[in-house]
Amino acid sequence: MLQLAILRNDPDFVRERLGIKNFKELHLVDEIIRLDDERKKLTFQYDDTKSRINAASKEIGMLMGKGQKEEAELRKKDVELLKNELDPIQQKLDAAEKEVSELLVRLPNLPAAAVPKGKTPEDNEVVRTGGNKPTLHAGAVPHWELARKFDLIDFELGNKITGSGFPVYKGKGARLQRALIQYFLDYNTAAGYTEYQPPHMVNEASAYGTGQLPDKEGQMYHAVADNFYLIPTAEVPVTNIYRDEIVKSNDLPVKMTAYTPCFRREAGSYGKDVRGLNRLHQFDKVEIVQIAHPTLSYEALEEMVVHVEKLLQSLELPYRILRLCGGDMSFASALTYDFEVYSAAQERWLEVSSVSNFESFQSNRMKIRFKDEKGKPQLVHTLNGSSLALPRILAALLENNQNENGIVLPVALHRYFGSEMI
RNA sequence: GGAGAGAUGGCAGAGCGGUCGAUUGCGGCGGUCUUGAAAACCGUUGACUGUUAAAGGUCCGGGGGUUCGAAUCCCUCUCUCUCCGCCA
Repeated sequence: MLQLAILRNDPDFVRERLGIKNFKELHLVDEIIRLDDERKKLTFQYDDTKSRINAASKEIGMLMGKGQKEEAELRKKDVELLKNELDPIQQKLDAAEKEVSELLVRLPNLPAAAVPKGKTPEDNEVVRTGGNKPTLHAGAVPHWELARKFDLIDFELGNKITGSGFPVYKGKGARLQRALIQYFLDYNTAAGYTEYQPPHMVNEASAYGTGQLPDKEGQMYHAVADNFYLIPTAEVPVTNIYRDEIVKSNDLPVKMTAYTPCFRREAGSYGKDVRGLNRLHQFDKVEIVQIAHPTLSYEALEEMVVHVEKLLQSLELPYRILRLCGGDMSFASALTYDFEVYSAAQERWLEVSSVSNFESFQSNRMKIRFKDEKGKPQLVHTLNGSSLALPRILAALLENNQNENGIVLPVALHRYFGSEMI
């Protein structure tokens, strides 16, 4: 949620930035300011009336104490009149406050200055590329066929147990999943991230805090009986660890990592693009989250980008880093880098990580703050990124490393997987 | 699932319906003392809103009610704890 003060101070700037994100309802900016003016006016009326009621009540207490009952009764009449005035003011005030916040949560975060203009993924900016695309042998096949051939993943079995998009990993496939998770977590904790195992379901307040609610409930699985949501990413429970907290400034940046399964309903299209591991309803991901001082959050973002990049390099996968354009960014993000690896048999780039700075957009909702030099609470900045999402990494590893004899794993994984080949 | 108890400031823990935003202790911060530190002593220490600054207003788990006046009384929801049952 944007801070109201930013809208009030520079509405032109806000509209200009929202335009970069291709946000259509720019009229909301003026509407919110107008409503907030109204709110302020009502607040003043309310406070003033309340103040007089408080004073009179105190007086009544004193008069009663002195036994001056008749004077007290007179003052009671005054209060009664004031209360009749107060009721309608309070109703209008409540309505105005509600309306302001309802409109305010509909505004997406402002994109940072570095965000390129554009509407579609084609407008994203390639920042860097790395690694080499492999030359595959003549009999090379996509990962879903490799998964069958080496008996690593059973998609049909997942269909039977649950439904499409819920694969069953088995044997070496399951072991490779576990190896990747362990490797990623070790890599992240070595860089100073504290490992967490959070709940895989969250309540409404948590889903609201990171921006999944309102409006995006359709993308999450909902356990209706208890009103819990299955997490779409570890970002949700992990960032919410600090909801309603005032962090000691010495403790910044807070760096956390967590492995969790992720659940996404997102009404899937069908066909080649979503075959195999390309898009799933349940998948595994290791996430990194930082809570940073506002002046240092972009340094933290760059640090996270380099962190993820080195991890991809250690997996010896061809990758590219994209800076997302305004139209392709998520609702809550101010600047996002996407990482894609090249999946050689499918001959396409697959997104494996998304690293974002949310600035104070999430912290404003969650009220995550720190105390500045003057002792005043200020909003922190929150950041997160995948380090890494498993399925597409697995797809690329299988496809890119296949040869006539099997699949050769990168050196970094040997220790974790227990052998060099599948 | 059954029975009971409770929810107050960073933590612990008081609080008769009327100077209670809230006693006190711990912790934190500042100071005195000290070569330095500890101890001791003194002071200070919640958030939101509002304003140039203030005044004022709001907040004692959430919501509602009674009252001139609610942290204190009533209703309701949520959560926590204890005991019993069940159980990985």
